Amino acid sequence: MPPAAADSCVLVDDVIARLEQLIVRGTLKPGEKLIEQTLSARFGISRAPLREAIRTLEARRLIERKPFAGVRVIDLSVDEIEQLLITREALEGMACRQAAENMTLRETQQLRTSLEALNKLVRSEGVDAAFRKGRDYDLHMQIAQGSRNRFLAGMICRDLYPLLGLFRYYSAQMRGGNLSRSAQEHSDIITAIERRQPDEAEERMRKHIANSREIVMRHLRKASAG
Amino acid sequence: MPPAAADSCVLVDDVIARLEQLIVRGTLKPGEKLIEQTLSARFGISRAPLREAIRTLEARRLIERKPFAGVRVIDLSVDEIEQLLITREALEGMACRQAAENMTLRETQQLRTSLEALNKLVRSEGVDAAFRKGRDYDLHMQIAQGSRNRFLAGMICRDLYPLLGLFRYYSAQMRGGNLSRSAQEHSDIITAIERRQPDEAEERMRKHIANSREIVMRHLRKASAG
DNA sequence: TCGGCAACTATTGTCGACAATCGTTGGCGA
DNA sequence: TCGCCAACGATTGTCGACAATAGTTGCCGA
Repeated sequence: MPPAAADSCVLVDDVIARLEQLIVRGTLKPGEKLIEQTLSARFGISRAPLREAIRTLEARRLIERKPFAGVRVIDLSVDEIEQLLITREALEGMACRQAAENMTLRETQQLRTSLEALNKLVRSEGVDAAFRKGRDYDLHMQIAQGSRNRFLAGMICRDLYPLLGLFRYYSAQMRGGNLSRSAQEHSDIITAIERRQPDEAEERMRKHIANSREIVMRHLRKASAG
Repeated sequence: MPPAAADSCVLVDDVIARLEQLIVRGTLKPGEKLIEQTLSARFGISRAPLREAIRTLEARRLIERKPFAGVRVIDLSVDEIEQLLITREALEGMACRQAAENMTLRETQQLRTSLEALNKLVRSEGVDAAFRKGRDYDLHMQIAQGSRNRFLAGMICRDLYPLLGLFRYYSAQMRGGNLSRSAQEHSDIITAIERRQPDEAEERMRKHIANSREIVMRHLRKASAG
């Protein structure tokens, strides 16, 4: 299996990326056991670098290990998904605050562009397609980067978002949640950033994420109960 | 070097712990290069498990890697320390909110006990000793755990605190910052948790961390300028 | 027929050796 | 004397094989 991620002339950290893709895309399902020999054969590499990749993803919480009993893709309970989204609120709220302080004019203009693209995509192909393509994440990711805080941005983009992408697998489709409200919230967040209002920016981002969480949890709780 | 962490009958993840100790305690200094052969010899193990440990600590941001050029202990700039402390504010603020919602009576009582122990230690041996022994962290750690949020608690205890411990190495001694105010802030935080007031709990924790950050940054900026 | 024990298999954990790459040091020429 | 190039050494990246452990399957006895 040579292609996928063309030859990165140097290193096999792309095994990390490939493995992450396999997990986030749902090819390897939550709770599924990862067998080193199978995977290393699949990637065409030895077990040593694969094990390093697994350790990395384990530290990022995508994988759980039981000593001598193997590693499994993390399997989130409904409560754990809620915990994750609460953590998201804290991190992205602060990132948005710092984005209001540190983003350049050019970057805020890019935010508007991304929002327009997102809204257009939602209108043309529906919210599911937009969600699935992760265009929503683009916007949030730009804000995270705009914080100019490498730790915050790293925790959001590298640690949190893959997990969120994984949970997307759980909630299959979740059409829902006041479409236009979400669009309005996005716009209001950007406005606060444009105007360099850190307090408003953080508060609005937190509200936005909390609202979205409410909707998601209502769906999940219903689904798991029914 | 056999002892240190007695034979954990099963696994060599304790290499992770030992390596982390070496870094946090300052035996391996910020920016110092880690040579695999040297370290593996030091631990009495092969390079394979050591490399897995390094990958783990790299994911936790204690170590930075340049392909084919080796790995180094992270070397934080003053600005990066500030970023770290801002991230801390976000995470511990939310953890404190959730602690106010989810801690048991018994746990809140334990908080008071820990605070008493901390204050007594500060009075008897001084703030430096207390700081160095990490008794302050105990309190914050209990609150993080009290959030009942495995992601939040993990990010605080496993990812953030080792980095904070590392930066302690930078700021050598930082006597300072209104001693009694800090004690009062701690007490107020616990009161909010006891009374199950999430909003107050989060706000007070954030203020507490922001205050402490102000003091730290003032010292660091002065030190790096002078 | 069922429960418990024992050998077996599959898988993980560890090791030493080999290949690939980077930085350096010495030599050569201008 | 200075700058460039090449060979060397040191270090990282990768591999295949061996050791240790958990789960399973089949046998034996009650």
